[in-house]
Amino acid sequence: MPELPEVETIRSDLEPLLVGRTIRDVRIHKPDIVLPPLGPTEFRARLAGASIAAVERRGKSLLLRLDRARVLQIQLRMTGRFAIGAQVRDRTEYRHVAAEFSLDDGATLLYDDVRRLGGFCLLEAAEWARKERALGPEPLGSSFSAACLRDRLAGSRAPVKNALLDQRRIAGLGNIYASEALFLAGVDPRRPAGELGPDEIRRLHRAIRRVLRGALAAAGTTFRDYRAVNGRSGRFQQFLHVYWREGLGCRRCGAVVVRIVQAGRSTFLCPACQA
DNA sequence: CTTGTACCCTGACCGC
DNA sequence: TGCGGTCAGGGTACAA
Repeated sequence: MPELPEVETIRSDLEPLLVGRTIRDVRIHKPDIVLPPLGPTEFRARLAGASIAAVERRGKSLLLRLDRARVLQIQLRMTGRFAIGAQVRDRTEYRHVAAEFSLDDGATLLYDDVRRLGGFCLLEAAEWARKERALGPEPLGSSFSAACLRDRLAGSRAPVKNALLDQRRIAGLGNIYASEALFLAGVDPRRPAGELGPDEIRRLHRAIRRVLRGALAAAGTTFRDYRAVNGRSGRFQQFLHVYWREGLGCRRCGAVVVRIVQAGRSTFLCPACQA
């Protein structure tokens, strides 16, 4: 579910609450959210007593840096969300609690996930480092230049929208921001990724950074399931140009926004602005 | 190597 | 009110 701006919002919400804390216990209510290599029993045993040194993000993954060179990788996928502290008592909002962390300051951290597509993966730091190498660059990082984008898309005959969703090429874009970035860049999502010209690459590079920064400043996009910690909504939905605006007028030129399906997922575009 | 498809899971919504 | 079909900010396994 959440893309880079949403995961980053959750990260910054959690950071002050978790850094320096020790995990007393983890109760797993839905065993299928514990991902290999560990099973739920081993997962719980290894996490008890672990202290949290840092809360990080890489692509769409949330990372808890633990003591003894361990990393807890958390993928929220479509419907994962966190709640902590007093909010936790409102169980009507959290009817699908998959895991419950008790912390040394008495707080309880809930992980709720209706569809249970998300998951927790406890790894040695070295193992995580190896896994992490498969991910593309951070689009808001200093190494992500237009030349970098060009190189990441080079040789791909896939539609540029699909290439942008491929986390091995760039890490953090999802269905909303891929559509939005292509709109801002004035690029047709069906164009083969490797055939974009230098000017299109430049515009797309700027557009990706612009849309992600904007969404970050607005604490993400809530149109359905996404919530930051404790149910907080994002505000970027009011700034979307094409996503979920099928049949409405393009905010820039007035032409009708259309929806197409690429790789089984909706893409929204303005046929006039993205010719 | 790359690309497309099926699948994981539940709930909301729409048309009948 | 119920039922079936479709779709949802994701990612992986597998086939071609």
